[in-house]
Amino acid sequence: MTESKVQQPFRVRNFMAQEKATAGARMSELKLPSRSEDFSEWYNQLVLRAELADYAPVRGCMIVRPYGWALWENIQQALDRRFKATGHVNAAFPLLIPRSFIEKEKSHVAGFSPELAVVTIGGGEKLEEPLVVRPTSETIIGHAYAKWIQSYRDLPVLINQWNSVVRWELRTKLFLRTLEFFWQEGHTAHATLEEAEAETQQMLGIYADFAEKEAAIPVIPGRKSESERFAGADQTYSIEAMMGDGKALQSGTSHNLGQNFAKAFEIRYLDKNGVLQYCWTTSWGLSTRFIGAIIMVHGDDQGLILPPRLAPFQVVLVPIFKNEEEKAAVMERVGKLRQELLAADLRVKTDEREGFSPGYKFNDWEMRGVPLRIEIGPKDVAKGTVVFARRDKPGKEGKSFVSQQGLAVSVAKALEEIQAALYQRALAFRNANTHKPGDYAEFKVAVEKGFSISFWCGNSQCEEQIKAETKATMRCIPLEQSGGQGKCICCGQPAKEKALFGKAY
RNA sequence: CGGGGCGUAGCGCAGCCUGGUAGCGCGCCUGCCUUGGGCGCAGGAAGUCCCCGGUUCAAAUCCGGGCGCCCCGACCA
Repeated sequence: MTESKVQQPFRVRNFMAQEKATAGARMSELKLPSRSEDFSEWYNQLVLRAELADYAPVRGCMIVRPYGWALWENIQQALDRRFKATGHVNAAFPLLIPRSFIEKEKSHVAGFSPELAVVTIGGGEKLEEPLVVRPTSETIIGHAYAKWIQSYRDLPVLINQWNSVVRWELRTKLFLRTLEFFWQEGHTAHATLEEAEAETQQMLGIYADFAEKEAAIPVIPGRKSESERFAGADQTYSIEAMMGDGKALQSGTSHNLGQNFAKAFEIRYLDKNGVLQYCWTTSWGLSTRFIGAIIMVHGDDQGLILPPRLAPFQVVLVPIFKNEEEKAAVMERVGKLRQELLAADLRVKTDEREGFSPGYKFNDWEMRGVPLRIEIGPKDVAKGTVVFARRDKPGKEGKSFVSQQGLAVSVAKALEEIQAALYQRALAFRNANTHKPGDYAEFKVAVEKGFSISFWCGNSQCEEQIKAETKATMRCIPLEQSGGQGKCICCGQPAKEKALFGKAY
């Protein structure tokens, strides 16, 4: 058996190896590169060291480790709740799609064919018709909807599926862009354009609500330009978030597919007047890329910082003791407090590992982003207190003595404060790095390290020019407009809408 | 696809120029000792030196070919 060479799970740079000889150098190896010094490397090492994910033997593929998957499960629950509350149901459609399906919708095939993985052999035999590994499921679902929908009474159809898809990307990065990624894709069919448009916007709103309330990430919902539109959509909407380096990340999308797929797959219904009509369809998705957003929005130089509402562990209990006698007393108290917290539906982890110093554990859980750490030593047992250490406030500033009385209430309160503080910090950062340039020169400065909001004439030539000259792209036309009229930031022609520009992942 | 870098223990690397016993740090295992911000000591396990071929008495090292990974660019949800 030949062992395939895998990318290095732990790449500590050469320049660090040089410091190794000196006494203090070991610390620098344990630390992440700082965000300001090398944001990209900070991200790579954080993902590995927080044990969210690891590289797979195939280029561009990712192993989601249990801690990362637990985070994803919490994301799934928060979204699934919202989908169900708006009348959607889950189902599962196949991984393999006949290649001819992809080819039925003109712009869909044009958009996706360069990045398809195709199966040509099955059971040792060359296949009559190659099968593509789904890059998204509009086609195979469209085929099913054509069979299921006959009458206006069958509408709307509101189905979602949780799955993974494959797109053969050239340049990959853990969570942000991998060959295979996990997501949910919702697919709906409606009787009218208006209903389809309402659905598209409703789901965009759900993504925005999820991002802000659960992940503490402020987002800008908006409409995509023609060039950034999904292959096969009449209209694409997205939520855009600002990462810690000032770049934009599209964090969820919602598409109004018009009648494009309905016509390609003959999805039709008989209306009340007995007239055969094509359906109006939508699709919307949010992927594990969102985990990348959480990392890049909230993380600091110590590691990950998870929003309490999504964190796999909201609280970690770290016992501290010197000898067996102290250990017995401390562990007994830790066990009791743990039960109290569990009874209050808090997600709690007790770090019982032997042979690791408390200091090591502090750093370890900070790397993993647990929002609240509770330290309990012999002094606390004696005094009836514990030490809270808030992850969002490093060092002594985030530490406080808290009574063991009513601990579950104090913890819940602290978690809410952390959740709110993370959102406020992210919002303040985005505001500080979002500018409203008065001319093109100011625009260029603004998109160097953040967002620009300015009038845009709607002409794709300006979009192209801006991209060529600044590397910034139009992220979206925000739904929320201040109104009025102005001049295009690029060409100076009259413009009615303001657009969001920034460098993007 | 173009340019650059790299493949040696689980990880980070040295050794290669000048061919001859495969090494260091971290991690891992055992024991002792420690524990309120990344403890310490002692012992131990662990290698297809990416693959194939060539040169040579002898190849991690020299030569030829292949494969893979990373970074930058191009392309792109």
